[in-house]
Amino acid sequence: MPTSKDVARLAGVSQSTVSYVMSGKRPISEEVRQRVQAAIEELTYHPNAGARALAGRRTHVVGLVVPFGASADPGGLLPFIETIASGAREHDHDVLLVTADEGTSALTRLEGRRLCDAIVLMEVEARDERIAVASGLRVPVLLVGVPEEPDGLVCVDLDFAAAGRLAVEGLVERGHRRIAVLGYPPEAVERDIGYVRRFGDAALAAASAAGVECALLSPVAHTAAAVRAAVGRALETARDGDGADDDGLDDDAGLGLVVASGGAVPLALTALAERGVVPGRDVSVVAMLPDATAAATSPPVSNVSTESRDVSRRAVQELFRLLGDDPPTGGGVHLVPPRLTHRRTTVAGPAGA
Amino acid sequence: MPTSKDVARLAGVSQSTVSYVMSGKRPISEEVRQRVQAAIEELTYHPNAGARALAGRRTHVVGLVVPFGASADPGGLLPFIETIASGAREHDHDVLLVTADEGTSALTRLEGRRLCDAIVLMEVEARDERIAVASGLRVPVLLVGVPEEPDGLVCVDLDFAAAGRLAVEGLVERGHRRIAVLGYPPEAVERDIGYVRRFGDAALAAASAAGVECALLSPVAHTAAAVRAAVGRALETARDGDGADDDGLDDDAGLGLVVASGGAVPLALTALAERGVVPGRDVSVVAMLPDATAAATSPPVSNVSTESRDVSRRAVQELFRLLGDDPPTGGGVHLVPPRLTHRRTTVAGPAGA
DNA sequence: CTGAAAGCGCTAACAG
DNA sequence: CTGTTAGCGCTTTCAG
Repeated sequence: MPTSKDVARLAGVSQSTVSYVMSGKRPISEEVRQRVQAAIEELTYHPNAGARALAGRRTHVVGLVVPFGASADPGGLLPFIETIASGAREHDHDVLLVTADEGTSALTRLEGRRLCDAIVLMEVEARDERIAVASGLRVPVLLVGVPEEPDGLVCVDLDFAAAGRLAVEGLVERGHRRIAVLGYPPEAVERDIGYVRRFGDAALAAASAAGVECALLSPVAHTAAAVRAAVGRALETARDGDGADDDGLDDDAGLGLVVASGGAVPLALTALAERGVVPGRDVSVVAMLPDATAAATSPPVSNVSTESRDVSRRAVQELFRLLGDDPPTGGGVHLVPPRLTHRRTTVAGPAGA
Repeated sequence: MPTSKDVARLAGVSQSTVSYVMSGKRPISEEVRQRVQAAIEELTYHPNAGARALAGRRTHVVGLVVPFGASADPGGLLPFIETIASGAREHDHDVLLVTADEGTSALTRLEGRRLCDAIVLMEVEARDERIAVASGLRVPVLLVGVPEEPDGLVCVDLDFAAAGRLAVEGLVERGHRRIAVLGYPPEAVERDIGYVRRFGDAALAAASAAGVECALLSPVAHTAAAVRAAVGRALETARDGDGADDDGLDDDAGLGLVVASGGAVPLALTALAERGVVPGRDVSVVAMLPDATAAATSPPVSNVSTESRDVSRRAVQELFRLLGDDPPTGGGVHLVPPRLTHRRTTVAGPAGA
């Protein structure tokens, strides 16, 4: 197994020159560079990562703390990890995977053992005991999710407030005057994940700003029974309102249903079907889902995108800004905007328009 | 940031003693051990991973090559990664995640840079160009999946042949004389993943051994149309056979349908429902699915388990045998046995029994 | 533009 | 049972 010394000998240069050729940290004459490169190829030289880390005090590794087992949305995890991993590779870094069940000790271990140059902490909750530890570390930490107290850390997340707003406004535009939001499952609500509140609050605020009624049904477990019950309540609420319509106009496009938790979508569609209610005709349904998933439901459901790839790409970007030359002073919250796409489950437009 | 030298000074011992206390590689008097431990705690000392790797020629890291994007069964990936990660931690190892799209260069890089002590290669295909490279490495490689030429490498996989057999035998026991196997999607077939063939062959062999007819419908894309067509053909095949029943007895329990690819199960159940065919009464359905998933379909589908956790636990076990003291000589194929669980979708038993 | 040399922090002989 | 010492392979001053 060749070392940089072997490369140096073969190229007829010093070991430090080899190092500088690889790092580009000082000017090298074209001729020498070529000789060194040739020697590297010939020996298929790879720098020893341990030695590099020891001498250079950079591991070229990022630690990724993944919420295995406890994830509210396991579907989004894989694309996320994938994107981080390939993003890291583009910057000549590798990814060390750590499971969240190690708790805060994972963080101190990653830092203490100098296992990585930076840490990405996934699925951060509103009040997360790891934040305090994380903000005391010397290695930069990037949070995916926005806690109540970011504590000077950099956060990246989908803009759930914008998502809630977008969903409601999209329905209002299509003429809905009564909106119901099917909330998150009890697990998510109890764990107090930040976006649960942000989504709901923004949806209510948007409705109130538009002067329409909005019922937030939450929590709703991801079981057929719970979703069926919630859908039933939502439909009744909407019907109750009809008679009291004060302008007497028939401008009500029916219930506008927002499904906040992607996992509940198939159940919600089934529940509507059971009652003979047709999305896109009798009611509108807008769900939080990745575009690909939304396009694949039957019928394709209108969705506010939760592209975990968008978020993770942004995370990679911020991550390597943290590892770059100019140190971004304090923390910062970076929210990735969602998009609303109308598919088959929204009605065409205001009846009175 | 304290080093082992600091610990040594504080404990009033030599640096090597600190090292030996941590590794347990030589006897230490109880008194000294205590002093050292105390110093370690007090300083919250963590050994520098790079230095340790450099001096000790063990990184305490295992490389995991994950088939992101191309996985035939994304659902099984996460539990697998999770199990490997926590298994590794139990042995004081960490996991470095590498995406398969790096191809063989990932392997040479992991080895060349001395990034890990062993490599786990997931979702190995029947003829996989990485095998040749892997078997030439100095770091031990564990394959998940069984290639045609294991080339002296250790492999761990679900026993797909046993699974195929189990599914067919389970149906035969319940009285089915006509069996159809809904095969894998074209992607899986084309990529020539080993288990596709092993499952199908074993199913056919078991049927032939039991003297029952068996049609292998493959490939079947995971689209409503393709599955519907395949189900239709399966049902017709079964019906054709009825008239030719040579013993004249009405001992035919109807079609026994094996769904080889878990992803097709909902589509298959829907296709049956469309034709008014009731699983568990008119036909039996046995699918390859994790138990949890099978229990959650409606109705709960009888299944041959594909517990990726079982496989990955076995993988961890073999992995650390490779890293242990006694070097398991050559390669070896380790097959994890599946289990058959009858749920709602199999008929009660032979009509004639 | 290039070399020489001093460590980075740890492990593992070797010596008692 | 414990201490001394020589590297592991690289990066990075300091010289030229």
